Amino acid sequence: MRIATWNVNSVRQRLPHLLDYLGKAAPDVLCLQELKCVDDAFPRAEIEAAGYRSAVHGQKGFNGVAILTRAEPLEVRIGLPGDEGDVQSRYIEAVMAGPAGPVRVASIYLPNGNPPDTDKFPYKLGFMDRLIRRASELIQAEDCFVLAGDYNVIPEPRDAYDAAAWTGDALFLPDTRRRFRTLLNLGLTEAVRATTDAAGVYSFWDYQAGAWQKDRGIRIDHLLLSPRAADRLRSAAIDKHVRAADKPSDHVPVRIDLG
DNA sequence: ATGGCAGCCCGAGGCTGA
Repeated sequence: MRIATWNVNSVRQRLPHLLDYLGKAAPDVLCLQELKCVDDAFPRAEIEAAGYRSAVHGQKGFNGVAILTRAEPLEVRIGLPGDEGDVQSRYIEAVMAGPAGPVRVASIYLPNGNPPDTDKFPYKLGFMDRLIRRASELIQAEDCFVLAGDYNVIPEPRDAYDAAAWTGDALFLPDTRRRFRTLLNLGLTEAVRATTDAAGVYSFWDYQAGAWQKDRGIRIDHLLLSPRAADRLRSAAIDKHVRAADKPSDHVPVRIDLG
């Protein structure tokens, strides 16, 4: 089973790239973030013509997450437990049938949290606390699951071109990274780091300052695997070439293959 | 040279993102 995650930075702007990716990478499950549209504006028909169903949690103008699947999900769940009253669309889960039993997949758009001296930062940390609780529940239930998405977390210095430049940024502050480690310490495996120790492996390059041309990126899109999913991990890859397209997203897809 | 972008909104520049 191939599972990918991609922050598309507007699904309507990125529709040609998205359809191209579905055709070429042929994921069984594709988690999307930053749809930037309401459910009714989601290009469901075009995606269906490409052979995929869409579970969508949209929002006007900002945020928005979806899970595209070849097969019909056994179950879809919108929102993180505990975020009732939160108007931001940042979390959706789908449970897929698989040869080795069901796999639960979450598409996550974790808040950016900048500037850190505003209420945006505690909102980010609160979201992470709810995500930790959800992951903990699923671990205890011994689910096979993958938490995929734009975490807006630079886990370690080697995950940034210039880590010093990120000191004090919500993506790299100790409170943020501590919670990311708490998540891992539940027993989750970060897929890319399970397959390479290399520095300079990025999933995001800013539109500004020629960041792409200079390969000044950061790695903030992650797939976290439960123990049962990690046992089945065959490979992980970042589709860096996607960033070189015309009018690209500032993020590229990250994908895994489970046996 | 230390800045350089790209979406959204219901229509222009302000907000947001990372």
